[in-house]
Order: sequence, then structure tokens, then C-alpha cells
Amino acid sequence: MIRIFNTLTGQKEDFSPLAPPSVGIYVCGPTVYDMSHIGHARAYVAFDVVVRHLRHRGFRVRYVRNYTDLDDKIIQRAAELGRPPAEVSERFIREYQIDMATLGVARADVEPKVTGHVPEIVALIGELVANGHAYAAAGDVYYSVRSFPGYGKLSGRRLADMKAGARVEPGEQKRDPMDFALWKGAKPGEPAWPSPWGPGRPGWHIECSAMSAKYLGTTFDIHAGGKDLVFPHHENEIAQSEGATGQPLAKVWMHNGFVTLDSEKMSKSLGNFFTIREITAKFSPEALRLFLLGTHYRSPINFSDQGLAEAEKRLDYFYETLAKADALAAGTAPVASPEAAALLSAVGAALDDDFNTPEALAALAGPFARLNELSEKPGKGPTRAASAAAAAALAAALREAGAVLGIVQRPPVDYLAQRRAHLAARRGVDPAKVDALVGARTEARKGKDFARADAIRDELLALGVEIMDGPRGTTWKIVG
RNA sequence: GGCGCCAUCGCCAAGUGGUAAGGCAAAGGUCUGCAAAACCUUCAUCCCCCGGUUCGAAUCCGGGUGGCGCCUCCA
Repeated sequence: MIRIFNTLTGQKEDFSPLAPPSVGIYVCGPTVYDMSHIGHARAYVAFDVVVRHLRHRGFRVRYVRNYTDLDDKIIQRAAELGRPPAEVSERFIREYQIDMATLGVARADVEPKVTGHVPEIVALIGELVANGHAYAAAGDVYYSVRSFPGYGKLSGRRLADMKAGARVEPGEQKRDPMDFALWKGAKPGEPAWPSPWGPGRPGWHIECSAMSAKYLGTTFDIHAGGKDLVFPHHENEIAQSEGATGQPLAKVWMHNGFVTLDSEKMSKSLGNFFTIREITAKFSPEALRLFLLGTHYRSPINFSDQGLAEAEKRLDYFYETLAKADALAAGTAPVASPEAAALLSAVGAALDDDFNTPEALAALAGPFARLNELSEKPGKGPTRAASAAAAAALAAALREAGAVLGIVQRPPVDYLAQRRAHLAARRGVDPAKVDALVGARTEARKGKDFARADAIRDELLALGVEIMDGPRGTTWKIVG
């Protein structure tokens, strides 16, 4: 049984889909006006694991993740760049897709855009106006929060408590300061669509209500996003959707915690953010993913180079171990193995418990050590064959567990070769020169000239190259 | 001001009533010509502080202290 923490109830609950084995999930996607940062990476990696695990458990998941490709920020950015808004949003959608692919985040089944759903949005606003939840005022349309008794149920606020924070911009015709725009009348030079209230464009929250209804129905299983969306975005979505249908919008609401820098929220407005592109230029993208999975999705995660470096080191260990195991197990069929079964069981149980990725990662430690033990000391004859079979089984199980987490899916040899090339380039190390020095050292060792062999090793170490003497010769890698 | 979250080994981080997972770092050992890598062992009688509930609490309740978030765009 999968248990999920539901923001709506503030508790972990047994997950029971409306129509098993189908599961509908809607994740609020990015507003595409700039490059994505680590906070975006955190959110979409977290829900990627949610979807992967649900599918691994046999659910048929329909995953919808939108693009907000029309809003004030995009229009502003377009004005700054002197380009049409559509060009700006299209560009950053492409950049986002590149980042997500780099991080191993799977595409959603449906990735709708606001600009493609204006008629649906207009229709929904029309319903809300007709049933008294919304009112038109001077070309705008506002949602009347007083008309919706449940307003505040997701974020745990009462309207009376929110008064202080409400603001009314000049020119707005709100009846209540807490009311929010469903439709914004067009201003000169802005993109606009026709509507019964005059030309204009959708407000920020309405698109998710319209698109989730179109692709997942009136009520669906999971609605997710960052903690900063709880209020007002998701609260307003509930007001819109439930105001129109009278039915619950989503059964379960999931929210991921922030990425912080020096314990402060990483955000555009504070300016204390790193883009995904900046980090993946320095560290392996998979290491970033592993770093993010090292903390439970609901907790804040403090970003640091040290944390990334540790994740990268750990990932190298994973791939080096798998490379050794593959070498041992080449041509061997895996056998049923209690160790492999125990691993998958432990990882499954961890993820069943509100997607506890740190616990799942912890469960990998023992099996990886065991795999190294098998690879280092396989024995001989029948013992070696048994070791190879056990290694094959364990490596297969680790890869299966890794598939749910979205790690260690690449051929280890490829990964390690790419790592070495990347690090060599960064340190300005010439692989041919290293090979020559390693060859010279091997000759010296054959001649028992250990003084010279050690001198060469020191020389290599000064270059940042660490060598390892093994039964099949000497290998090397770049350190630091 | 309103609402809410967090505080666990040097660092990161699981753990919501039954006696502290895992990783990094560190120390010792095995292996090695010596190393590195790998493997093994050690490493919090204690979970911010003070009270309370309980046979029993890091885990529940009350009060402090410290950090953070939302209430305005934000994953």
C-alpha cells in the first residue's frame, strides 16, 4: 500500500485511486520566461520519481504537466528582449525540455500550454460568472472568494486572517481585496483573445483548472507542485474548479519543499539561484539528481558544492561497482537471489512510504558493497560461477531499483569514459601522456625499479591522476 | 500581525510510542613491492533547552530558544 502525505488533510493517507489501476496526476509546470533553476529541478525530479514508482507498482498513470506560456512575466521579458511573447515562451520551453532530459526526468503524457486552451478557459470563466462565483468589471473578470465557503481549506487560512496581506493594484475593480483575476482585459501591445467580456487574456490560476479538467476530468487523483504554490495558486484552483463543478478537484495534494542556499529559499526574486545549466556544467547531471533524492521531497534541501561533490563521488562508486560486476558476470544468466529480492523489497517499501527516497538510497548501500565483494573475490571454478550468477542477479536488481529512482541506467563503461574525458578536459590532462607514463611505470615495476615507479606515480598524482594496480593491469582516473 | 514548517554524530540525512538507517569525513585492519580502489571493524546510552503524559518518548502535550517558509511573482 502506498501512503502519501496530503496537504489537504495534513496527514499521510493510504493511496486509493478513483478508478484503479488508472491514476491521473497533474503537476504545475514552469512559467517559461527564463532558464530553469535548481528549484525547478527539485520539483520535477521529485514528481518524476512519484510517477515512476506508481508505474512500477502497476498503476496506469496519466501524467499531465503544463507550460504556463502566457503571463505578466513573459510579456515583460518579451518587452525587454524586443521579441514577441510567443517566441520567448517557445525558446524557454525548449531550454526546459533540454534540462529535464539531462536530469533524466521523463516527459509527461500531456504537456498542454495556456495559449492552446483559451477557449476552454473562457468557457470555464463563463460558467463561474453564470453561477455567481465571478463578476466582470471594466473588462476584467474576478473571482469572488466570499462566494466560495471552502476558500482557505488547502492552505489552512481563514479569509479574516488574510485581510492584511491583500493588495489592490491601481485600476482594479475588485469587490473584495482577496478577489483574484480570472480574465485580464487587454492593454495596448499585449497578446489578446476575444471573450464575452472583451479582448484580454487569462489570469494566472485559471489555466490549470481548465486544462486539468480537460485532460483528467472533474476530479482526479493527485495534484502536485512546489510548496510556494499552496497559496494562492492551488487555493484559487480549488475555488475555480470546485466553484464550477461542485466536485472535489483532486483527492491528494502533494507539495515539495524548497531548495535553499545558506538556508534561504532559492528564488528569482531574491536572486540567489543557480540555473540547472550552471550546475550541470560543473557536476554530472545524474549527480545533481542523486543529490536531490538524498533528502525527502517535503523537506528543505540546502544546496552546496560539497553536497554535489559527495553525490558525484557516490555515483562514481555506483558505476565503478557495476562495471566490475558486469565484467565478472559477462555472459552469465542471473539467478533468483534472496539478496536481490530483499533489495527490491526494501526500496519498494521505502518509496511506498510517501516516496522516501533517502531511505531507498540507504537500502542500496549493502548490495553495492556485496557486489564489490563478489567482484574482488569471486573465487575459482564453481565458486566463481556462483559468484558471477549472484553478481548478475544483484546488479540486475540494483538497476531495477535505480530505474525507479532514475539513476544508474547508463552502461557503466560509457559513464566512466565520459566522466574521465570530462575531468581530463577540465584539468587539462592529456590521456595519451598519462597512458605513456603508466606504461613507463609498468616497465619500471617489472624491473623491480620501485623508486622510479613511485616517482612516476607522484608525477601522475601531481597532474591529478590516480592509478590503481589491478589483476588485469593498471587503470587510472582523475581525482579532484 | 495571521498561518505553518524545522532543530538527530564534524558535515549531509532517515526515523511519529518500544529502546538511534544510510552516505561523506575520521581511526584501525585485510589486500598491495608501497599505494590507490575495494572489503571488514570502530565512530550519537543519545536526538536544541525546561517541564509533563506513559511501564516506556528523538518520536505525544505545554512552555522556551534558534532557523526558515507562506500571506506579492515563484517549483
